[in-house]
Amino acid sequence: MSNKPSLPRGMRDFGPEKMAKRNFIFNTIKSVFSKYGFMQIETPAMENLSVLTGKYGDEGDQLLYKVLNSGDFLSKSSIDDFNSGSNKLTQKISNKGLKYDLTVPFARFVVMNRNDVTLPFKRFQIQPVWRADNPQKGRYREFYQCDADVVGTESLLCETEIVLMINEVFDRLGITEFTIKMNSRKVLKGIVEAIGAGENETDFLVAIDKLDKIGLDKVKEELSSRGLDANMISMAEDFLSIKGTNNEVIEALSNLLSSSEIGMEGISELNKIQEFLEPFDLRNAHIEIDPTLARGLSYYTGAIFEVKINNVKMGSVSGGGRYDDLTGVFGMPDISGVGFSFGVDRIYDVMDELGLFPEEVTTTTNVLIAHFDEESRQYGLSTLGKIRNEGISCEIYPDIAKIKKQFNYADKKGIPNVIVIGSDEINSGFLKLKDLTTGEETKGEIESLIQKMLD
RNA sequence: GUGAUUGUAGUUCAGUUGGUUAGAACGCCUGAUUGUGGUUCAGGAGGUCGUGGGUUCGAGUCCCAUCUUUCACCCCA
Repeated sequence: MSNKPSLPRGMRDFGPEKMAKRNFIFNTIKSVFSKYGFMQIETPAMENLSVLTGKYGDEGDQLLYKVLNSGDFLSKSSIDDFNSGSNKLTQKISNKGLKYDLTVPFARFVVMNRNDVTLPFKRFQIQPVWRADNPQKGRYREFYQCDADVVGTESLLCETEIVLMINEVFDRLGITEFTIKMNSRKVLKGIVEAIGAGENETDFLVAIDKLDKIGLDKVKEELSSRGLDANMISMAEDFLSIKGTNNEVIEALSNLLSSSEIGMEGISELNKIQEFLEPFDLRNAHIEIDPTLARGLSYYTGAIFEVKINNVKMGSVSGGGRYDDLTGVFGMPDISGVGFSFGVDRIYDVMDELGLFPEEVTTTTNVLIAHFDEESRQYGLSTLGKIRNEGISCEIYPDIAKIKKQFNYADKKGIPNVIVIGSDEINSGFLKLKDLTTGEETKGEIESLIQKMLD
């Protein structure tokens, strides 16, 4: 009675090779975060639904994984609850869910630990999050986010540091062709004001965010189908057709937004961030101010970022922005924060596609000890200890097996060295070390073989 | 949530208008080689054709449902 096992939709295993590559990314991100003074925290997989709902918009709420209450969860609900629809019923039978991102749980953490955290608080977090989305390329139902946030300061230096960290991480991963897109919610607000589309703000943002993907004409079509009139659309076109260097873009925006206070504020912030970046040598950073960048998450209020890898069909691999009052809903108002997140799973897919993983990341054991019988295996144990004491990763074949099988194991696992121990070796104390990549054999006492491997 | 698409050996895939016992390559195991892996040669094991129903004398092949894969929309990392 053995059924073939399977995995829920959108969930994945990571074998040894994949984990080695993923750890390469995780370690890189971790070391950069630490270098910039961020401290790691973790929060649980599940949060109360009261913490999660209402923070990601209606769409986001639908993508939340909800967990059924324990025990006889139906006993506390009535047929009336059932009849009033799944929304009402859900509230009765489920009060917790899997986290949807790392930022909201972090806000909850800050509020709950407000007496212990010193502001400004810089933290990073690397954990899986879950979304009941439809899987496709670069989109999974369980995926890892690597978040770094600073809360408790409005300084634009934080935005600057984010750009620096993004730059450094991609640089160290060997990804050179990427673009950091930057905009400000304030600029977007200014644009909405300027064209008088205040009532359709969300419609407007959703439509212009697609400019890259579907082109100007389609965006205009969409704007009109979303209820904007011809006059608004022609004004919107002025904004959508802004092109050029960052300074040119800022200048064009200034001209169009001169009457909007909030718009001008956004522009001066973007300018300041640029100014802060000047002292740094950003060779690979392609920072692009893009007035059409909108981003979905509703809690952003200031600068927003998104990173795309050029020439690869893949959504954004990193994104973030400033939120002025995320902790406000948890009863701790006026704490400004800014943060961003790396999508490790997408970065992995891109690096895999572009062949950017260095060979070394998959290296395993360095030495295998092969033996012929009980006696030589026993002798091999002391050899094993000596080699490990030198910090060299080493394993001994656990079974008494044909020497051929043991070599085969080393070959399959990619172990580059094999030490063979048999009665000759035990008697003479001279062991044989074979380098499987070259086929070369060295004979010597264990100390000299260790020395050779260390060289 | 909407609309397509996919599923056959461990893996990648063949499989004719529905017809006898479902194939290949690679991988795996054993031996040639009793103290040496990768090459070569010989042999071998592996499939309830995603699952459950239906049509038919007969289904891997046709129909329905369901799960899964990939993709687009929506949204997003």
